[in-house]
Amino acid sequence: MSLTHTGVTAGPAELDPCGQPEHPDCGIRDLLDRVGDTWSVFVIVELANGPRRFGELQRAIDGISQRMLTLTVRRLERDGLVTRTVYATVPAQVDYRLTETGASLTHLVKALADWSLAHREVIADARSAYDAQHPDNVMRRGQSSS
Amino acid sequence: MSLTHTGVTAGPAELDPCGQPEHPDCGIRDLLDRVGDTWSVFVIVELANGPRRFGELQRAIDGISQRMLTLTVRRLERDGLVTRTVYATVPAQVDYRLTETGASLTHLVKALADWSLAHREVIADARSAYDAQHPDNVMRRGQSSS
DNA sequence: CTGAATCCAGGGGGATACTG
DNA sequence: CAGTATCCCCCTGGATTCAG
Repeated sequence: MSLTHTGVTAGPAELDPCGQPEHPDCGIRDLLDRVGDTWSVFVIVELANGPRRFGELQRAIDGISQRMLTLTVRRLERDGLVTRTVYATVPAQVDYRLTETGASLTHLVKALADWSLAHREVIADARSAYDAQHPDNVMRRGQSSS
Repeated sequence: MSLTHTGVTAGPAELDPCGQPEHPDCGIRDLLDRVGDTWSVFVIVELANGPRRFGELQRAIDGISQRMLTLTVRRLERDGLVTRTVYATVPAQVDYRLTETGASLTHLVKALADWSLAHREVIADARSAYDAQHPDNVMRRGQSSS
């Protein structure tokens, strides 16, 4: 139980599931990197609905470039989250689908999405409040700052 | 599911902060950004064990720079996940603690950590296998392939 | 002690053009 | 259709310095 926050009392500092770049026994960093990059989650979500071809993925995921779709899908494949199948048809055809491991990730993604939805307003409010109190602050990431 | 993309056709294709323009599931992009950045999760994990002062956080989170700790903590504060309390002591003292919202994120982080742990070997294997089959591939992060 | 400011390298990711 | 190859911008994040 490293992450349960039963009471906010300064304890023996038994946190730290792993973490810090030096701990080799972590692995969470990899997941965070994958889940944190711009497109992986969307690819996973799309594939959660069934196998998809390259073009289907690109059309489904608005805004993704060929390059990024390729890279994203390659990384997912390398991590064993997605399988890539090439059919020797004339106009080359490839489909991608989640592996079991990849599919198990969808639960996490779902949890993340649920959390986002549940807390989105609170967060938006917090941001507005913060921004109001810090008008000269330049923390708006990807947001309009006029 | 809350993450389904639905149509997403045409449109000016202007990228939103969320990556998925004109869609209500945008809130997830924020979470992914936060969870995906290098330090936020570690700060949250540390704070899950109780309030921490700036220096305590920095010492606890190995490798983080002052700058990044400041930025990370500011972002978390802006999102209402962390509260910052300044004590007017002589050698300035500040403590950070999770808000309720922030604390609720702890469960998610725990889930992510659990998943990482549970699948890390499978993933490591998948990577080895992939790298073995693609020796000329440049996906290995932090490595040169020339 | 807690930060802000500045400088700077590396990588992520977009746009575009070309190939099998 | 399914990529690959280039160019290039910008953001992340480290190091260092200055300040309250």
